[in-house]
Amino acid sequence: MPRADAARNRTLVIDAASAELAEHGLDVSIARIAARAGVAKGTVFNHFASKEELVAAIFCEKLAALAATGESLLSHPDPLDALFQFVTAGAEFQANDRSFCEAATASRADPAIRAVSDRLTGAAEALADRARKAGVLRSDVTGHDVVLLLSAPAQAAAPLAGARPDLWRRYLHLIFDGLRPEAEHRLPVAAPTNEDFTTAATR
Amino acid sequence: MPRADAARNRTLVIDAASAELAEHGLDVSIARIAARAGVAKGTVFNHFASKEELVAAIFCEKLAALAATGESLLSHPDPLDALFQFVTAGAEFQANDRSFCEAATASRADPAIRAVSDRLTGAAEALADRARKAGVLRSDVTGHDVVLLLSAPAQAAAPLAGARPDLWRRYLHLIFDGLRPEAEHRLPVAAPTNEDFTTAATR
DNA sequence: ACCTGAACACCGTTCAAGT
DNA sequence: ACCTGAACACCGTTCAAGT
Repeated sequence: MPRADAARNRTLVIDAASAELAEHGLDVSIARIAARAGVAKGTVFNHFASKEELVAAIFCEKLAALAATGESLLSHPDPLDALFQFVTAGAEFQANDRSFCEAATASRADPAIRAVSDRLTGAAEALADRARKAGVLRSDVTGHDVVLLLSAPAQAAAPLAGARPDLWRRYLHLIFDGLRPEAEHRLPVAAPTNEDFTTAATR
Repeated sequence: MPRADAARNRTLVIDAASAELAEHGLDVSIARIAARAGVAKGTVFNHFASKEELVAAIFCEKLAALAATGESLLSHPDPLDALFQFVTAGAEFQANDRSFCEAATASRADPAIRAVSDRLTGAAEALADRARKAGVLRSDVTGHDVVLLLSAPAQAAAPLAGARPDLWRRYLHLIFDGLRPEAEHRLPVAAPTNEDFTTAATR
């Protein structure tokens, strides 16, 4: 049973860190986060063992929100539009959060992230299946592919993020066009498997 | 006229930094680079005003090599294959260099980088023009688009870089398929212009 | 049980002292 | 003219002292 002020401080730290990470990326200092939260630096480490763990917890929260979006889109009537809305939500998330992309590359070790990541992949797989069966998605693209490609539009548009804040939409469309059945050409490398993620995590 | 040992130290630092950056990304310490080069930490700052400037110089060198590859591919007989070899070279560069992707997002300010970046875009534009006229590239994709998309495959494959070092090729093919004429659908946002890069640099 | 701020080892950067 | 290493302000992290 946590103390009342401890619970309050925890959410204060999470909220402050979430905002600072989105604005300034992974490089924000703990001092800055603590100041924004109105607590001492040491308090942050009382709730999270390291900066990495704090970042992971926030990344996890944001991933869960995206997974929920994907799951709710499964009841959307149009399979193509459902898949497109899902990738739009994912790409937008990354375009608006400077730390999201960086955190996605790192922190594959945390089991909580693995769990929510599996949920996200499950939703993507289901959306991809529906689209494939409706004949609007090429046959060789998997849920893992869709999830991994979510980082691409924001990354491509990143150098111009200041001047053209909506440029990521251009690259999302361009990449999405490559997933259509009429764009299909043989791929030289197999899709990633669950085992690939496991071995990538344990090294 | 630089002193002999100074010229030698400069290349020692550049070579050491180039290798360390490729292996460990932007986070490598100057101490580590200096140790690998066999010089004192202070010597690094004698040749480069800051870590940022050192990174920019190395990024510039690598960009120039890629631009040269693009220019030489202009004499390749097959327009489609020339463009594909160019994007493969660019994507491979990033897949094998942990700092390349990160540096591409930052350091738009350096005028030397602007110059070589223009060269790279010029080569991409010429390759894209040829492919478009040959009817193997969709009509609405520009040289700027091609260059910005070079970061995408390595970024998408990054979480599995340890387990699947060649996965970036899958996403390169997938993205390239979106550039084919038969994949073309209307894009919601205009292509970037030279002015966009200028305004992005000066803020 | 949790908060706090001083302390530690590290980082990028500066600079006086050497040659 | 350039190299060097000690010094500085900062960072993430630890922990004794408080409540």
